[in-house]
Amino acid sequence: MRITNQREIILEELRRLRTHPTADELYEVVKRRLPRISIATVYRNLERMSEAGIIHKLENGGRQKRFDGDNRPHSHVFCIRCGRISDVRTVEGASARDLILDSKGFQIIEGGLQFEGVCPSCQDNEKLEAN
Amino acid sequence: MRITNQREIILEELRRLRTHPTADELYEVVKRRLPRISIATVYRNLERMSEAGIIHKLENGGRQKRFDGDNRPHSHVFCIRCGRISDVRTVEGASARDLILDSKGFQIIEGGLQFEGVCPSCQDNEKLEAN
DNA sequence: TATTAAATGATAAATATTATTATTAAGGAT
DNA sequence: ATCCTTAATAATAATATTTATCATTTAATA
Repeated sequence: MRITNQREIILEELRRLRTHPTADELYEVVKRRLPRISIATVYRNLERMSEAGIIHKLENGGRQKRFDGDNRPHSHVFCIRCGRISDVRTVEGASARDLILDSKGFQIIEGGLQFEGVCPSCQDNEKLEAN
Repeated sequence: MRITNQREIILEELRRLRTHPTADELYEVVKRRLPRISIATVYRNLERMSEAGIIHKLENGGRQKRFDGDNRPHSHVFCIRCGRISDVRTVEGASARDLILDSKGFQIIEGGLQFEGVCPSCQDNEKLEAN
């Protein structure tokens, strides 16, 4: 991935913000440094960088996607009312209860595990495509 | 919530399917029994029922939302390629490793905890509105 | 410096979801 | 059983977000 000015500044601003911004929130911030940048560039690069594992894309109850530039292992708590996302630090050896206590004043409604991966049928497709 | 024919059949079909369908997939199935139903009714009722906790709304990497009629405690694994979602049974005393082994042939890329709740500022708003 | 491939900016298009509104249906009151 | 009231529905317009397109620009390097 070529290092462009746009890409660097998008990443810098995303890492600086601790608010898990949406694409358009980040666009507003980046525009102060790059007034001619296009919103499409912001979307495109957030997508590319999250595919590459440089940043993370966060889902949020059907609302706008949010992005996180922090790669240290941690969990999130989602506000079901306003969509805000807050970090939950995952500490070695901490129980789920400990984590919840760390959740910065959120009134927790539910929590659980969630996995991401590649399903068997997509694994098959990828094998076929490789040949 | 009034029990309408549409609502009952949407819930019945969602519970019968084990595929975590999208709103439009479910619409196609329900339409076989109620040919005159509107897609808006399906969306509306899925939303209402998930607010009421009767069913669950699942997010999926910016794709279409999916829905789950199974209320027993369990986790999910999301296919990052095609968007399919599969259940991961959460058994009392099982470790994360055990759960991953139960994930039906998925090649797991990552997993973690996720919480939902109400953030402090929305809690304040709710207190104000109550008065 | 010239070349080439990738990235950008501007905007159109696609997609998913929500809002609107006239009509219909459910459930209780009479 | 019929009427009344309110909520739900169907149809569709509107909105919002995201992605695609394509001519132009830029970065890297030959």
